[in-house]
Amino acid sequence: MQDRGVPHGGGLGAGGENLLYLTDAQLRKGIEAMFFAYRGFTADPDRILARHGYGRAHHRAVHFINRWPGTTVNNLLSILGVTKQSLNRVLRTLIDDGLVESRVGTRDKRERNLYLTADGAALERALSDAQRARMRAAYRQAGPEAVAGFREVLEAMMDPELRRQFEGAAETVE
Amino acid sequence: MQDRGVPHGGGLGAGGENLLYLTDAQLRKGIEAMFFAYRGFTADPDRILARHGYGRAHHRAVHFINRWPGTTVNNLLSILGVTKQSLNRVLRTLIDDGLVESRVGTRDKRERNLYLTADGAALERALSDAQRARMRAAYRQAGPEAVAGFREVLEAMMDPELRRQFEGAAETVE
DNA sequence: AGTTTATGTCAGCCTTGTTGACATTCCAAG
DNA sequence: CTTGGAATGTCAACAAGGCTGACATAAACT
Repeated sequence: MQDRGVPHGGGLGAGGENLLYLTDAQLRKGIEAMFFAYRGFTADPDRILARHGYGRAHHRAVHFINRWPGTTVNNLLSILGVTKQSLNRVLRTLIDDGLVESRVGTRDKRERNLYLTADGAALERALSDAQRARMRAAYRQAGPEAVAGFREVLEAMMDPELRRQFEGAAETVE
Repeated sequence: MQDRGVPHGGGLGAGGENLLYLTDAQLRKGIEAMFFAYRGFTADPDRILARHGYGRAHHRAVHFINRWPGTTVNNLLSILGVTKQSLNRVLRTLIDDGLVESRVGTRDKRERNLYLTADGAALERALSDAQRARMRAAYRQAGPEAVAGFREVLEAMMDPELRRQFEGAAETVE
């Protein structure tokens, strides 16, 4: 009843023993690794955010505003995949607290261009420093070849539209 | 001010050009890859859960009860990292809906041993089939070497206690 | 002039996390 | 046997952060 994708006996011609890693047990290990690793991945920022009275939603907003200064609300909505009401609540507190500045668009005055203030940039730096430190330690421990594989699997796991946004992000900087 | 971990000019003796992947930009790419990939990772189960009126908390509970049949509430608490009140609410609905069975412990009658019913196992299978399909596709696309690297980086990113639970899970099955 | 688009906002609902308080059950030490 | 502590369950209250729906406003487009 349960489709295992690849028979344990192997022998699909190309690959063979290389496909051992596609057994259910191996896939489940990958699933649990994602679960536990994501917890570690967010643990340090979560602690910093808690001290400021913020949550992950604030982190995501601050991250992507820092990433693309001057981005519009609609851009942010499509990146974050939430409703405008939900984003607006988070953005409202960040603006009121003086971490984010919202300027009326020059080309199109309906749009709001979002920027981090000095305080916002400071929080962003604290958060990303912590997260990069964790990522750097993991990268160091695993080595360059592992990192390349890590990135390949993650990219393959994204939804196609999200991958496009991710790759778009890449073009902008690299 | 910002510690980049490794100077761009390289020359730290061991490594050198291999450490390019530790620049801030590369680390940030890894961070965003985690963010977008986790969205993809949870997208399929989320859709299934929504049809049943459940959320991710139910998925996690069902997953780990399936993983360790007869586990106690306390075990589950430490794996999931939530409060007993929060878990209890989720568990309550799963038990009331007939997906989970809670048997009084034999050795220690204060404990409750948790098991999936036939319905619970069916939901678990639907969820994990979807998630495994996504993982399998990503693994196939990336190849075995990439998968090994993926797992290495993820394990290095976990908190030590979580890694112990993850490795414990490995022993149980493999 | 009328329509569409971008944004903001209000109200209400849900899930899932939290803390605190308290009851029950039962093992184990005195 | 009694008492202390551990494991569990439950009630209440609260908050973050998702969601939908409705509505307002201003600007741009046609």
